[in-house]
Amino acid sequence: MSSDDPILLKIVRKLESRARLDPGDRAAIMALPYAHRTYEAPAYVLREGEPPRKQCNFVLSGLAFRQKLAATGARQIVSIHMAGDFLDVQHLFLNRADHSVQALSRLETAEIDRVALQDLVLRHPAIGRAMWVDTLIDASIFREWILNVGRRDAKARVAHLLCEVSIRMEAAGLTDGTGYELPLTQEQLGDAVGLTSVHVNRTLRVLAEQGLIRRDRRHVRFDDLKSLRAAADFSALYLHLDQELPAEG
Amino acid sequence: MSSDDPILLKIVRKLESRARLDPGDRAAIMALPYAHRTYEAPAYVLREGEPPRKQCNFVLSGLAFRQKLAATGARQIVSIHMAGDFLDVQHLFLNRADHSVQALSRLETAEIDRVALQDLVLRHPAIGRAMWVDTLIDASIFREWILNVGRRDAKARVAHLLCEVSIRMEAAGLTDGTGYELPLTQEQLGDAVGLTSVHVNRTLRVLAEQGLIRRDRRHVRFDDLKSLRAAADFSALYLHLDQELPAEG
DNA sequence: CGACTCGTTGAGTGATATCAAACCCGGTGG
DNA sequence: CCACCGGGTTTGATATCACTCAACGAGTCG
Repeated sequence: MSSDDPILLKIVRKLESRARLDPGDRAAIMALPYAHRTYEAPAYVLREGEPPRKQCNFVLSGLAFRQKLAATGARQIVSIHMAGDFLDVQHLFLNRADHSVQALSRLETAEIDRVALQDLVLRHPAIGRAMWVDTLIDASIFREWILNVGRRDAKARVAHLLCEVSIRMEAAGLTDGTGYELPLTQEQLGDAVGLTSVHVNRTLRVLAEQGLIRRDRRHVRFDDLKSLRAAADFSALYLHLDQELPAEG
Repeated sequence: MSSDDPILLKIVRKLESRARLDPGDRAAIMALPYAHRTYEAPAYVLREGEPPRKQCNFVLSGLAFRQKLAATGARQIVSIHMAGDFLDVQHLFLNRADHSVQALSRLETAEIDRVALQDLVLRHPAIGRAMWVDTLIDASIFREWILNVGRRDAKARVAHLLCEVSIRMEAAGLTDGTGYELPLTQEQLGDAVGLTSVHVNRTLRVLAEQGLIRRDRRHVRFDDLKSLRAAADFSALYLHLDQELPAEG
């Protein structure tokens, strides 16, 4: 927690990508107490129905996802998260979790006291603005997923998910640009796009046959993002990447 | 804009249902300049791709909806809004609209300057918290819609939408409790739940045959909300109605 | 080696879409 | 008053996309 703690610096950098901070804001963040925490693969970060935990997680590495269950037992993954995401903002001011959050791979986070984070956000307008932007982008992604699941066919759906994850990882500086590995099982992929794992399998085959992706058992790669985007009906508008430019108001 | 302006009082009451306000907060809201505005039925409040307008709308009466378009031209409605909702918070801190907002029926709003609203939210922690709660509930509803469209069959989907709208209207004090009229065409209903209008029609018939709803041409009513909820796999958890109780942290 | 998870493939089914026509009703204009 | 129109609803016939069920294969871990 020294003034150049690298983990807190990550948080500062993340928020600075969302809004302009002044030295006081930065100092407030750098003064935040936190703990390092690791979750192994299917561990729950938060369970639907529970009250939110006293600690909020900022992802340092690894992947996580949010999910909800239908009465039939069917699962729907509603978002995927990566380094630089705050996992608990969605419940920062709510009394009960409406969905679960789980680690997708080994997940490392910085745990920050919930009340301290609430105070930080409410007391520092610039930090508040940054967190607002982040949350509003999350909401925008939820909306796009409604469209994806509601109105696109299987091929476009899974292509869309591939595009989104890859572009977000790119924007978060998590890829080397040479391609990327999809860390989801086909079942999870299906749960994210509202399809069966069987149908996901067939859909991936079609995408591969059309040269839009390359596959090697567990791994999905692609270099021709442009074609994939076309097949996916993908427009990056909803990710609000332009937000990194200074906002005038 | 006098200190007992009834419209600003509505905003105060709305926010007070989300978080405790002190007299200073209330005064800040009551000092807000605003204009009264009316939109006729299919008018756009905001268009996808545009920068957000300089004014934000607080709904006084009528209904509105958010929608997105797929490349095929298919439309997806991603939420429905009613009196007491802020239509533009979803873009309050973003530079470009990722979806359109349209009036569903005659819509009356109070227009508030965007920057003034941003300031209000960032400078007054309690108001900020209230608005956060509101926005987080919106996000929770988006998530539930992903589940609805992704993992429920036609019958449950439309039943779920009926439940949600009716319960939200009830919670907003907009119904007399004797039932309620669905103000959507079957096509709009389909666009909201990811179905064809034809299939919505057949689904409504099934719901009626099973005694879950009653229909009279344009109007859908039901008195047995309990059975409908069961058919809809509906749990109100995601609406976070408990938020109205004092939150401890 | 056995057990397990994940991926792959085939055959058959089912839910929902598509296409097309009729209908109903409120509104409008002659 | 009637004729017509137009949006929305209803219905039928058919097509198709995605699901289900079931088996098998391939890699992994103990």
